[in-house]
Amino acid sequence: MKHQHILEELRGKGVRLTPQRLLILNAVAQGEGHLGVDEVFRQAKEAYPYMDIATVYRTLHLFKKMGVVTEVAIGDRLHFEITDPDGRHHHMVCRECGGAYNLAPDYLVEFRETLMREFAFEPDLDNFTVTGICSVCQSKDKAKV
Amino acid sequence: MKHQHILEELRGKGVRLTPQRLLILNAVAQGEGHLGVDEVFRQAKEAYPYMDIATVYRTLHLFKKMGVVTEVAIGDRLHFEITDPDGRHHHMVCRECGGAYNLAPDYLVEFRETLMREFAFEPDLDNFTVTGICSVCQSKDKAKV
DNA sequence: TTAGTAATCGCAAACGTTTGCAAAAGCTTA
DNA sequence: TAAGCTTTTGCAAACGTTTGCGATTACTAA
Repeated sequence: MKHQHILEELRGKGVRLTPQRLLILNAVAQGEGHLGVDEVFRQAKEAYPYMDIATVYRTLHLFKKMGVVTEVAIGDRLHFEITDPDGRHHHMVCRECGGAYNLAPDYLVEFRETLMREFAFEPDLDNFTVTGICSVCQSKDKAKV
Repeated sequence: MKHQHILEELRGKGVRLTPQRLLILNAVAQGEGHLGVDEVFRQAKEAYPYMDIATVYRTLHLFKKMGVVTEVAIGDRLHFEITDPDGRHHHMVCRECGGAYNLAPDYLVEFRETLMREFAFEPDLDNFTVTGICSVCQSKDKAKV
């Protein structure tokens, strides 16, 4: 496990490191990109059969609050990924195929500045998702017509 | 009821106008801005006690697909409002107080163009919501420190 | 190493939302 | 107006997620 620094960080913040939490962290870290809660649950339960889904949700929300993990809403299900260490990124989620693409933060800087300037509204850009139609599904849709 | 044109539109699209649907439309139209599903349900049930919550959800989704109504996610509950007839607007939702502010579409034009140009990603900007902290709650937070 | 305390767990029940199904109602045609 | 077809309804059960609670566990300090 190469997330030693995450564990240190959590311990430093007074978070208790239970076996369940370690398993859940591992499951998220193992996955490429974001994992659905059910995936995390499945993997963690494989290693420890008493694992409860409520523990998975509570732990993921805790990790999110600690900044260790980032939440991505895909469709209307929650997904989680290890927080991007070198600069956060955002997501574009295709409403047709459910695919999620990363979006570099630069693309939002301007939008954020506008909202701040015009409305004094500070947008949450740690957890930003636009839904839409990705280029692949656009071509498919055209082909159908 | 001054939504005669909406009814015509729905009938024209082959949507059956049942008493339940009329009640639900009325409830949404009555409200100032967006209403929670529970509010719509409560109002509709008052007029017709057999009203079922499933019917409310199904009808609101139907109206949404027909463009009559717009969905706004406040926190993690669904809200609905009559679709803005003169140009759509978007929403900024405060994660602290739950307040929702309207956002004119102009503010998103540029963002949309960028996504199209760079990624050929067509964002859904009919139903766009940014969460964040509104100016009122920002001042409150500052006062606390 | 153990005892004490606070946080965490597993379970069960609840939340808001969606779905399957048989009964009822809306629209069409004759 | 009545018959027939299709859509919609109400109910009940299921979904994914959250919460309350008593039992268990991680950490702290002696």
